[in-house]
Amino acid sequence: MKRIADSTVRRLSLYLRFLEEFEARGLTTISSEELAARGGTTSAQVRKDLSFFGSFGKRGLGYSVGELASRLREILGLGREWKVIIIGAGKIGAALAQYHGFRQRGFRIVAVYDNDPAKIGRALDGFRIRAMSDLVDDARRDPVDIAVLAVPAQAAQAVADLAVRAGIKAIMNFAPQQLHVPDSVALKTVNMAMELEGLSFALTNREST
Amino acid sequence: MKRIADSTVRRLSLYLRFLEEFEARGLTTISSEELAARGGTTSAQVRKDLSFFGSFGKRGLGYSVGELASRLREILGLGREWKVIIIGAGKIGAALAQYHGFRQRGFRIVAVYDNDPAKIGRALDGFRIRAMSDLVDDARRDPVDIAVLAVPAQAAQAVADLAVRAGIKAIMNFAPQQLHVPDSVALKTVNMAMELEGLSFALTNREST
DNA sequence: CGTAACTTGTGAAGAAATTCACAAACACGA
DNA sequence: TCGTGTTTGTGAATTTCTTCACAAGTTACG
Repeated sequence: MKRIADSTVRRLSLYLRFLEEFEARGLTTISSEELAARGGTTSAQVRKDLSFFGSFGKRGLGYSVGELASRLREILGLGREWKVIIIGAGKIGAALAQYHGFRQRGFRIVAVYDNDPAKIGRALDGFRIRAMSDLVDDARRDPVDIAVLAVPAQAAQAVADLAVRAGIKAIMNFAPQQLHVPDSVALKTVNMAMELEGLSFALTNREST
Repeated sequence: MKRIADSTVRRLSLYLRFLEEFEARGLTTISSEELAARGGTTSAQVRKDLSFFGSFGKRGLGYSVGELASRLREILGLGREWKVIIIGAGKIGAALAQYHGFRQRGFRIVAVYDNDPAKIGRALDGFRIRAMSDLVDDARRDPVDIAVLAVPAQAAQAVADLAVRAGIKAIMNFAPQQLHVPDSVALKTVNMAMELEGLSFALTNREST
C-alpha cells in the first residue's frame, strides 16, 4: 500500500468526527462538499483522501453517513480497544487520566506510572499509581499498545527508552523534548510551547501579505 | 515577505530549543548539520528554513549559537511578553494555568475565565476565576493577545466568537471541535483524540512498506 | 424512456515543500 | 601567501501534496 501522509490521516479523523455529528442528527447521506465545508478544505481533497482506501460513495448522491463512518473507523484502527498507559502523574498526567473522552473512542487507560515515592500507591481517578520500575514487567505480562508521556523534559528520553524496552509500539509525548525512538515505534509529540510560538509568530508577522 | 509555511515555523521553534541547550552547555558555534541531527531533519532543510529570514551563518564555520538564538527569538516574536487568558477552568484549563513553562517563554497568563457559578470567584493558582461575561469588557479595558480555549466541544465555537468579539487575535484551542474564525485571527487546535487516532492508524497499518 | 441536475473518482496540472549539489566564503596551518 | 578542509546560501531538480476538470454513474421527474 502506498504511503499515507500524516495530513491525510488527520483529515480522516476530522471527517469521522463530522460524520458522527451527522449520524447523531439522523442524516443518512452527505456529499464531499458538505464534509469539506466543515473541515475547512475542498471537496476534491475529501474525495482524494478517501480514494486512497477505496471508493465509498455513490455518484450523484454522496456518501452514506453510517457506512462511511464505519469504514473510516476501520481504516483508523478504531474497531478495537487500545490499551493505554499514562507515565507521569503530575498535573498533565492527572488531567489526562481524568479525561474520559479517551474511553469513548476505544482508548482504555489501564495504568498510571510515576517514579515519585510520594505518589506511588496513591489513587488517581480509580487507578493506583504504580512505580515506574514496574513498567517493563507489567507490560511484558499484559501488553500495552500506547504510552502517553507526561513527564518533565529531562526525564522524557529515558522514559521513552523504557517504554520501548517494554515493547510498547506507540508513544504520545507531552514533554517539551524531541524524542528519538526506533522506526518501528510510532511517535507523536504535542508541544505546547511550540504551538504558542507558532501563534506568536503569526501575531508578529501578520501585516505582510 | 513570502508566506512562511507552518512546518517551517515549527522547525524554527525546535532549533531555538536546541540552541538554548547548546548555549547552556557553553558552546558558541553550531553547524546546520548538528542542528539537523537533533531535530531529525537534514542540514539543507535547516539552511533553507533560515534563508527565508536572512543569512545568519559564517561559511566554513557554522552559526554563532547566541546570535542565532536571538535572531530566532526575534523572528518568532519572543522578544516581548504576550498576554494570555485561559477560558475554561476544568481539568485541562487548571493544568494549563498551573503549568509554569509558559511564563519562561514570555507567555504571561493574566486571567482565567469560566461560566460555572460554582467556580467563579474561586482561586486557581493565584488567579481568581472570573465570569465569562466579564471577558469582553476586561479585554477591551486591558487588551489580551492570546486566548487558550479549554472548554467542552459544544461550547467552543460560542466561546471563540466571544474571544473574537473581545478583540483577541490568536486562539489556541484544546476543545475537540473544529473552529471557524475570521482570517485575521490566528488559530491552532490541539486535538488529543486526533493525535491518538493517528497513532491508532500507524499501529494498524504498519506491516506494509 | 429521456433529460436535467448532481456528485463521485481520478488522471493530469499546478503548487508547495524538500533535497541535491555546488560555488562562494572562511579558518587554519605551513 | 597558498592550499586544504569546512560549511554556508541558494538555484535547480525532485518529490510530495493539492487542486482542477471532466467522464461516468446515479437520482428525479415528466
